[in-house]
Amino acid sequence: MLSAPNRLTRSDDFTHVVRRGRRAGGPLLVTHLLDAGDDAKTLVGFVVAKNVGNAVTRNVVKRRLRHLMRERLGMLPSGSTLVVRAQPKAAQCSFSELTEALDRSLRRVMAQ
RNA sequence: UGAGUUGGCCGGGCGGCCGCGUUGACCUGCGGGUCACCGAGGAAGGUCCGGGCUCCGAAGGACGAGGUGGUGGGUAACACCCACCCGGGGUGACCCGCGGGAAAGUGCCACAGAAAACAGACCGCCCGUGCAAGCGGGUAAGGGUGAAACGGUGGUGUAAGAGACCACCAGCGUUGAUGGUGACAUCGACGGCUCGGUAAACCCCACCUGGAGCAAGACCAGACAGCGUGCGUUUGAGGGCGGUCCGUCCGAGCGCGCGGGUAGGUCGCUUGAGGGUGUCGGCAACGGCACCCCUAGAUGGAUGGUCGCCAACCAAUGGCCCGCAAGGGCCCUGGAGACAGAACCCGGCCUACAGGCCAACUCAUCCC
Repeated sequence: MLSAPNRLTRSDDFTHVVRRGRRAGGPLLVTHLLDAGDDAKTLVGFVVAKNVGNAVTRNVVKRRLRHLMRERLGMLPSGSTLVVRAQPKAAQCSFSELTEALDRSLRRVMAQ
């Protein structure tokens, strides 16, 4: 589970990263990455919309993603901000499929 | 043993690795760190009712609007719960009922049918007339339609018939006695002979309801910048958070346009109509008393992620064992494992739910 100081919470920050950052799409996930701002902290946020499922499945997807991102925090350029958006198919896939999709998406968005 | 009815309960367990949130203790370089405890549901859901709590000035009146609808009780309250009554269903346990008023008035009643509400008459029957077709009159017994057709059966009566009259029955109204707190039940007396349904149609009757909601509300910190215009200050603008009017109170600012700023933190926030056990009252819902217990508080939103093992469930092939047989047990393999995530808190209702457990009762069959 991702610890509290590394979570993206403000709504304006979300829209800022999604609009300005680099984007890498996929069938399960879409990632948005914005390079270092003024503050040096690396932040990660998640967007799981209502079309993914009901409250229970949305929470499961969010918890899995938070858990995976905790182990991959060091991979990101320090001070950058990341937003992970879940697509509706992410509700049905297995944990290993989600891991694979996240790694591929992160590699692509950082290579840009 | 089989079929069923009702009520209640559970809704996997253990372990490894890696994590999150509140609270407490300790450490700290004030950023945080370490350890310990605790950490989702029976529906947390839908937001359909009822309350607590908070604010709206004291929460007034009339009309309107909305809700409830057998009786008695329970409760903080209810549209909920319990018991009973009435009507309907079932052999039965038991289940179902939006269960006030249709004789205050208005509206509606598809199709079929002659006719659908107040009287009338398609076929028929009878009388008169006519050669006949038919015409005039009487009648509502018989026919057919429909969910529903102006009481039913038998008789008297008649040209044919009819509550026109009589007996019994059903139903209605008035009334008496008995039982019951009451809804109502049982047994009579009298009356005129009979009156359709629909009030989740308007309506009438009785009772109930002020409004908004924890983004309520309170406090702290912080930011900015005003300009134009209209109305108004006892001749009263604008308010008093659901619609209108009245009454009453506050009242010096208020509305519109352009421009600018902020949406950070603390409290509310979890001890409550709270649970558990025992006992007493009550048919029960529930209540009284005594003792014990403290059990989630997030705010982009914690309560988890992943892997393994074991129970229990299902399926099929194979193997072994028991049995005359129907079948049963064990092992290997595979599969399924539901509905669903607190957000101020309670009491209900409704809806969703893989699978499993328990109790009471009913009917049928067999044995003693």
